[in-house]
Amino acid sequence: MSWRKEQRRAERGYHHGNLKEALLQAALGLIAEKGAAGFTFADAARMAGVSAAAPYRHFRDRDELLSSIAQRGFEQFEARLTAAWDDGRPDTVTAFERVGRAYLAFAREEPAFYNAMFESGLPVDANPALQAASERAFNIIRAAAERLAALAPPGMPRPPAMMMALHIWSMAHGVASLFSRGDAARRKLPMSPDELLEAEVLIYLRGLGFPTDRRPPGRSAEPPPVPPEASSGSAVPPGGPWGKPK
Amino acid sequence: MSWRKEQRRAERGYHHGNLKEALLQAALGLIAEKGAAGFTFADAARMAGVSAAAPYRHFRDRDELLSSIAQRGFEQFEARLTAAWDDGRPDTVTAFERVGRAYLAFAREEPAFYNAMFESGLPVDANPALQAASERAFNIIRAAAERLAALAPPGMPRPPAMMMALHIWSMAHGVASLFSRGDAARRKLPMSPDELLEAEVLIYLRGLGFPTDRRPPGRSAEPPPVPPEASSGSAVPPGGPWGKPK
DNA sequence: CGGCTCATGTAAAAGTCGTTCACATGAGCT
DNA sequence: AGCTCATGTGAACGACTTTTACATGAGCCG
Repeated sequence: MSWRKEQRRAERGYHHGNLKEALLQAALGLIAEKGAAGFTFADAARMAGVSAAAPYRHFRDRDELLSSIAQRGFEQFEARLTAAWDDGRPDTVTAFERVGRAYLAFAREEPAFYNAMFESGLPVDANPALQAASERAFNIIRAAAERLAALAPPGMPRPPAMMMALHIWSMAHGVASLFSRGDAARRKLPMSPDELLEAEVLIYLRGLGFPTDRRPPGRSAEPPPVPPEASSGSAVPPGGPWGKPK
Repeated sequence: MSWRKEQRRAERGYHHGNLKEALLQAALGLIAEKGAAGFTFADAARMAGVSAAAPYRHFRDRDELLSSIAQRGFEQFEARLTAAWDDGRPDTVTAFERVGRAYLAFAREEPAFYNAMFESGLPVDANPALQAASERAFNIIRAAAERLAALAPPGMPRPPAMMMALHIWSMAHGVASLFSRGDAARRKLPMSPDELLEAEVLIYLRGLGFPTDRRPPGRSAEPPPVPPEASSGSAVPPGGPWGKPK
């Protein structure tokens, strides 16, 4: 059994060469499997083919590894949200919804990152770099909300963009955390998490007075801000955001 | 140092008499302090004044203790939501908002339960009793949504109650989990989590066409369902749910 | 009342982790 | 070629989880 370790060592020499990265990747895999709580420093070392003490040359302790992963996660998260937002193209509402979907997609496709970022219980404010990365990611949502708020139909009090951003974030996180991941996803739902969130956001936006009927595809750069129905009469598109009531 | 244990033993005899309960209480305290992840079976035993092996007479393993706490948490949660809902008195919307506040209050006041229930990463469907308790709690929200949906202003497609319930749950959980607990609460917000959630729910309900201006206190048993403005013109109460725009 | 029995507790031990320390190795510079 | 320092090793400590064999005594039965 122990010739295996020798084997490993022979293959790669005494020095690993890229241990830090290997540990991060190993941890990512382990967290995806067993959650941040179940993840083990020793396991990551074993997976990288080094002794249990080796990781300490690269991370102060287990928490620092976790925190590094969370930080990296926020960076990728930010990148994906930025791409989804695409600076509000082709129109603000469409882009905004795309951001919502990107949020869920990230939570679903990168469970390890999402776990480390939001469910590992590590204090965000422990590491300044982590906190900064987290804020940069949130700022994408905030910027999008800002642009959306500016489109508020005239005649309505303009909603504070910060509040909108927090609302959207809480919806996305709520859906992701309750319905979109792990065994919670096994709860039988009447619709997919993506549809659930989309409907939720649409209803919310309508509550703010935004027109939320399907936008005409094609032209319409930015403001056709107030299609007449937005401020007169019911703004409900036939069928509503939740499809046909059966 | 070890006479202490003898002392303890003298006080209570060889048999503890109520160890199971003592362990649950101890665990509750520990989880509140250090989170479900940091909580230790051995610590709970120590706190109850018994050896590390004693707990195994009452719980198969650490997870079963955690699961017991989660179950108990869902039961108390259900009780609080039921009380808050108060069968929809004095009117459905008021009661509904009270449920939202009760949700946050529970998350804030019973961090240990909330943690075990939603953030400990234990599979809900592992224990059938746990799953049942969880469903009973959710059913309160569902029943409330059902009643609310029935009040949907005529002329609007009636929203599926199940969807509404899931939406509300995701909002409440999102706010609780992101802003209302632990160090996440340290994020500087423009408003309290309670206000944040209340505004969120109000905007959402307005998006569904519900009148959300402050209801006249006093009489008005159930339906004054559609104050005229609900289906004609802007339903925005002056100031909106978020107070004065500065 | 005496004795049995079984639920409940204990101590000891094995296996895992996290973490530290003294020591080994070898990559890269001089 | 030799030095040095970053990087890896092995051993060791204490804490935790879980199992096992053994101890205690509360409650019942005759």
